[in-house]
Amino acid sequence: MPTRTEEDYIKAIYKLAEKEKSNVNTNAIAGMLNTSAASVTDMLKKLKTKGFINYKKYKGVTLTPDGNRIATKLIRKHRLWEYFLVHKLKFTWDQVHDIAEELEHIQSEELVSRLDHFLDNPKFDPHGDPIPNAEGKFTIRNQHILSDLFPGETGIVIGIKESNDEFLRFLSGEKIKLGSELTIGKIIHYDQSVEVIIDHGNNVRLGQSVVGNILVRKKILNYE
Amino acid sequence: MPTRTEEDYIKAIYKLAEKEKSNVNTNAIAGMLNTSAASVTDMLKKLKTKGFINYKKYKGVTLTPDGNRIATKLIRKHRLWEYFLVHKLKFTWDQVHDIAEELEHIQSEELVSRLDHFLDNPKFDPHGDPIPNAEGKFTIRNQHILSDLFPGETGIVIGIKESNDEFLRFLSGEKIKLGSELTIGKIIHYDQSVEVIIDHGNNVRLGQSVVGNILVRKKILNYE
DNA sequence: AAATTATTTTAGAATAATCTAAAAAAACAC
DNA sequence: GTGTTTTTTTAGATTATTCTAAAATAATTT
Repeated sequence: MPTRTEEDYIKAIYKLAEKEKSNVNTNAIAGMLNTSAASVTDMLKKLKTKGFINYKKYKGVTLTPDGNRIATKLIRKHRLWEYFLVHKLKFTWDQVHDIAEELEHIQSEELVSRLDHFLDNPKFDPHGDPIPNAEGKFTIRNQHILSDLFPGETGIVIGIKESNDEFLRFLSGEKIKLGSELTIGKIIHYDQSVEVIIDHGNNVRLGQSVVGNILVRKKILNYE
Repeated sequence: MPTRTEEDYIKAIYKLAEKEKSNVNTNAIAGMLNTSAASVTDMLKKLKTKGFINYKKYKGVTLTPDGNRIATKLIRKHRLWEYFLVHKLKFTWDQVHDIAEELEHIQSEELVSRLDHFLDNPKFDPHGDPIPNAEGKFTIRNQHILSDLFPGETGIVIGIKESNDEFLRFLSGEKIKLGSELTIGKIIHYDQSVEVIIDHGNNVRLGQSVVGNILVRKKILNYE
């Protein structure tokens, strides 16, 4: 069994490996966990001897199958708890991350299984990210970045790419939430901004950093 | 803020102080937490400097108001989570203790408040123990008239029903006071009198006008 | 390819929590 | 009230995690 701290490192490596295609490097882990590169090196040696990572000095890391299994379980727990917090306790989606970060370390397998059942086996968390099942398999769905849609097309918000509280609050202010229907209007080429009609009502202009960060499924070609 | 380990010690002290009337001693804490007496001494020093306990070398400990507040919050969280596990996730009462032991350390006040509301503000956990409210008050007290206890049961004196000087002097003479532990012995049916063992020592016979006027809370041996 | 810059690792030390064994204090027994 | 037993504390060490500063390695620039 990994310790709680080891779990944090394993999860960080998993998340970084998702983004970058090559091996995960020390500084990236240090940055994600707000710690020093020296601490990361120490921990990498430990994780290696425990068999959770493949690691060669100066060459970065990848997760072993064991490490991957642990990371996937953490992701599963994190997202199930987020689902619980939003749909049962009525938190908003920008309030739940830190709490789920603690809850994901609760150990009981039985608890996770019963929680999953209690929530009716949800497949996606409140941010639209897929919840792996007990075997670690993710459901993949018809998912597009809003900026990939053409004028006239409508997308239903299913999540965001890069989550941060500030962005979530911005969306709240614009009345954009999970399930909102966003229709692409004119694209203004000189500054790359896009007109978006929100739920067939308000028409707002959003920059690339916004439309490039919202995940939708297309309303017409919907085969979820 | 206390660390997680400090929280465990504070809760252990709270629980021991409930049972014993005098100061809590080192070995009792070590026994409850499955650790060495030396470790306990180390921690007591730390808890003292942090202001959570009153402690003098060789003299045992009591909780300060701050320490008591922390313990009560832990009890509240523990019992709310147990309620959740049994009534929502359908665990049986004997499966939930260890999981609640982990969950009680999750920090967010907002989470506790929302969980409480989600569960419809339960007043007792699945084992029948009272759940303190957000202010730390155990609103409903485990309060019985001594005459309602069965032979073999023990009650801790918390007051009397009808106060008058003569009765108070009578109790003094029998060495019965607040905090005394009274165990019911034989009930003599022909005159409705009851044998009562006082503080596990003297055995006296008391009439209905006496046992019907003393308020106790039952001493619970299998606590949580 | 040499020099510079950036990244990663090592060395040595700090903090939190724990332990065993020995010493000190308190409680008990006769 | 002196001696013995029990309880508690101290002393000294260990493990996990972290840090800063210096050294080693890799990557980049010219």
